[in-house]
Amino acid sequence: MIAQDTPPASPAHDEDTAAAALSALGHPARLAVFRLLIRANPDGARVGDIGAHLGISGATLTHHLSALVQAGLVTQEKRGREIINRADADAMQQLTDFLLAECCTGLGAAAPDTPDRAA
Amino acid sequence: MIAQDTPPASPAHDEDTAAAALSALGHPARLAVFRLLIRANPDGARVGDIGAHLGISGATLTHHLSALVQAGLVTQEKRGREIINRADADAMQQLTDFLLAECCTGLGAAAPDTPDRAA
DNA sequence: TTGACATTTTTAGAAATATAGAAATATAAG
DNA sequence: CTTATATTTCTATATTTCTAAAAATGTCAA
Repeated sequence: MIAQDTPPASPAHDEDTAAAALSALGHPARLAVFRLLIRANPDGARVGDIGAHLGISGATLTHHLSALVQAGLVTQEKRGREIINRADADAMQQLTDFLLAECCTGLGAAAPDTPDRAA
Repeated sequence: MIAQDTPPASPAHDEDTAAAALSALGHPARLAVFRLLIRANPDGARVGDIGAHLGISGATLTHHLSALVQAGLVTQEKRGREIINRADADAMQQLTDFLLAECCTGLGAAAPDTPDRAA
């Protein structure tokens, strides 16, 4: 039934949701799956193809995909007896925006040495 | 000794390194710490202050900070008996770039996709 | 210097959670 | 019914997480 327990809206609304999304990506196999799907956009890829490409067994892959879907980073579309998986680049973008949201507002970033700071 | 086992260079050189960085952020407490430090830039924050703000005990916080440092997302500077922690926004930026690297290159998603779709 | 105090880290261990894959189970197509 | 695709159980193993207690480390005052 194409795992859909949680509103797959955006993974960056609050810290817990963002942490869950990051945790989902924080595993080599899942990160590899996600990046493969990013490259496979917008066509997507079938579960079997992903497994063949990355050398991950079916059951294990289902677990990982389910984690990515629950985190709102991957969407699934059922086509007959196959399932097409697609990376949600938009969700990913929102997540990265969230991470640097209240940051130094720009590019120059902070020089690590602030020569003031009287003890 | 201000945890510095691993070259804190950039956390986005390869997939495993990126996964490690994402995994480091994929925990509510660590994500909260990181975002607090992002807001605290460029001054940074002491371990004790972080703990007081977030209600995390010292020992636990040390573990989390150590994970963030090892992932190259936070730097530490010893000042007397205190340790100033700073988020490395640059590293974070590299990581997010890596995540969407071969993506649809922006917004329109033109897709130079190779139809390698074979059985 | 010595001793009292403040800050952070290390250690050690239990509880909770994640991971991987075999086998069994859906579900769809022919 | 048979095959192809994907998911669910279930189990063993490994990792993560948290906390308390002890240990480092640095500061300050006498």
